[in-house]
Amino acid sequence: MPVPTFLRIAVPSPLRRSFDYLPPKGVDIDTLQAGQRVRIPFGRQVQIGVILAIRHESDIEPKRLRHVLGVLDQTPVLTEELLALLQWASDYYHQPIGEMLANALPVLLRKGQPAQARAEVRWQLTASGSTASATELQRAPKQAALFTQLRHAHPLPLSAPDFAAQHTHWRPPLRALIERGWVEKRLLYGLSTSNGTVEDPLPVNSEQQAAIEAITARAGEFACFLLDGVTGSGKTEVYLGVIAEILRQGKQALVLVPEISLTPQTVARFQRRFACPIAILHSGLSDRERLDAWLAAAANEAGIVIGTRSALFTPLAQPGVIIIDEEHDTSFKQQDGVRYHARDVAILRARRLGIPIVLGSATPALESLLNVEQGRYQSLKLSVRATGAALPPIQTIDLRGQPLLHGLSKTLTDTLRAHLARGEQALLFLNRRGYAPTLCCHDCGWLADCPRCDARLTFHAGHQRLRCHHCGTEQVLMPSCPDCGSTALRALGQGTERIEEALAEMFPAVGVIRIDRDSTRRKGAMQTMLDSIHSGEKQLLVGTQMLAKGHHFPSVTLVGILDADQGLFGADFRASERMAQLIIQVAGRAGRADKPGQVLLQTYHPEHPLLRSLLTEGYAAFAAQALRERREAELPPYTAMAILRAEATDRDRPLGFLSKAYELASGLADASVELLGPLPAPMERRAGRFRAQLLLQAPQRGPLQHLLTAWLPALDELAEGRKVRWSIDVDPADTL
DNA sequence: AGCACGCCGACT
DNA sequence: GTCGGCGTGCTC
Repeated sequence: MPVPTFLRIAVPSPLRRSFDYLPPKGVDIDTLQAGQRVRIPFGRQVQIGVILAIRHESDIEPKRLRHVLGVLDQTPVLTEELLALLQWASDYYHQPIGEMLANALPVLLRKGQPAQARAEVRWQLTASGSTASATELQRAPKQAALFTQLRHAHPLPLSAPDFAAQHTHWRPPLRALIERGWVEKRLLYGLSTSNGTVEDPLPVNSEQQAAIEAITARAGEFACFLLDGVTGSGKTEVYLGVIAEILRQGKQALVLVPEISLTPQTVARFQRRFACPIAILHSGLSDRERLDAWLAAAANEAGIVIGTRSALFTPLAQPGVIIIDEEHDTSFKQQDGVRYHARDVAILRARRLGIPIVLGSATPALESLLNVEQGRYQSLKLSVRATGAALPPIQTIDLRGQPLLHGLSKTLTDTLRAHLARGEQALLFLNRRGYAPTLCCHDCGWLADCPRCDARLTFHAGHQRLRCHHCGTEQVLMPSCPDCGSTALRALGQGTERIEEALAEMFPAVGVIRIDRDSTRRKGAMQTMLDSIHSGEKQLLVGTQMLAKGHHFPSVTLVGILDADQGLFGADFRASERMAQLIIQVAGRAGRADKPGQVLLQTYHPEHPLLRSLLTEGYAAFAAQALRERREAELPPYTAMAILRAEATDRDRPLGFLSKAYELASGLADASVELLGPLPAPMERRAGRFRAQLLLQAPQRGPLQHLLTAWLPALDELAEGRKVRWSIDVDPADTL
């Protein structure tokens, strides 16, 4: 009598459970393994699921069980290691296992494509082609046009669609260019390789050396390091030193970076230093490239994997080290769909793999600092800037009672003028894009409200439009007030566009560049603007937080922070932490050894204690004080937190659902779990939906997790939950 | 989430 | 008389 076999399968659906199936007919049961993809009948459709486990019992009555239709993989696409990690993340964050797995798989695997690399054909200029001149092709205009296109892209290779977008019948002239020896075919497997020249490491100082040694000394075992290095102290050089040693041992490095810092420059720096193939997982990749890179990492063909949040779940054949750059960055927390924190899951992955993990930041998250204090992470400090330049002091400008011109105080304008007169560059930071955050009727007081959100529309002068930054609604600027007909419409407040305009007027000779999401939307626009700063062509730089991250401007000697106050009084308990991080990051953009920078910060609250400790004693002192406040207020990282959010087009439904949820929870909860709410969200209406939330807090994770485990299945049964969109967020990044 | 079934209004 | 509105229920 053979033992019956059942397959526990994760199905990509929002259902918070897995499903049991019978093995496929005519397939040897011994070939089945957890982590393989299968085609399954699910309801009335066919889905692609993943085998979680092979079992010999099932809770489901036999006649309801259906057969798996087919097995897609000979070897599992998800290793035991990743499967267990994803299962853990699904349990901890209380996200459906099917969605968790689907989120971790490359799109093509999710769609059922075979897990096989397929080279993409591209073409690039050869060495002789890159020095050739188009004038030789005067009698072959089509070849000349292709050649020009390739030269603009050089050294990046172009694909068939790239040519097809600009030319018809491009294959014959391309073949002619290949015969000429100017162009060659390249097969890309989602990997980028160095062009052969490998640079020597930069000289490192004693702190950097000590950090590299401390980390590599623990190679092959779990250890978590917080690399706490001031801006410009050369954290990347430490990463590179560690990776070099890991590669020498024949192992792989996984590097996670915030989306915004995955620039061609970052990538180029890795490529220049290592001869090994590097898998780069960024948002611009095609599904094919992403799959090929993923497979390359799994097959140990890539020594280094660099990517954003989602790269965390890349399979690694020989894992050696994980590095999280800018570990405080909030983009590591996935906010929509499956919610998880890539940094925190990465730490667990390193622990399970038994390898070291490095968290790097100039402004560590308070969570990480507390972990250092409690001995869970080892702190490695880099206190000296590699360039030798001192970190510029930050001076405050008290705005109280001061006249402002376009949001600029006289002190700031005068200092700016002096720096510009000396031929130096300056950077002004304002975390608000558009021309003005509000449009107001001067006669009747009407304000341009978003029709779908509890928010004002932002006026964008460049497009003569009003845009909502919360839902994307757009309107053309009206000629007169919709309420009273007056034409006296005024832009209230300052945005980057308006500052740019004002500066161009005040300093007509110097050239102003604005960097924000609007001005850099066009591909390549960012690079062009950065070039004009680096070349010295433009002297003045205005922008949002895009400026604060990654880029360094050595010739900038003055940084102006126009409005430090939005962060100090934000509705979220992490607002001040974010603001402090932003201030330090912006301030660190400026200066070099021979030209020390100066930082001016405008505020109406120069006496604010957190701001004072940040400015007079630095980030560490700020963090220590902020942590004391968090402990007193019983907030994370001293407590565990989760938020149940709900939204609906109907105003009362979210609150109605949450009230029922509250009742259920108070019946289940341990006395240590505190329930706060339900309350309308700080911006109750967004994109036409009313939002509310219920906050859960506990001094320990255990009781909170325990409650969530019992509570969520009960919420699934709640009739009130069917008419609202609800989600659970464990360790929320913000309470908004 | 999909995708069905199911029971009440404006149309060829 | 039907086509189709989206409320309700189910997926091993």
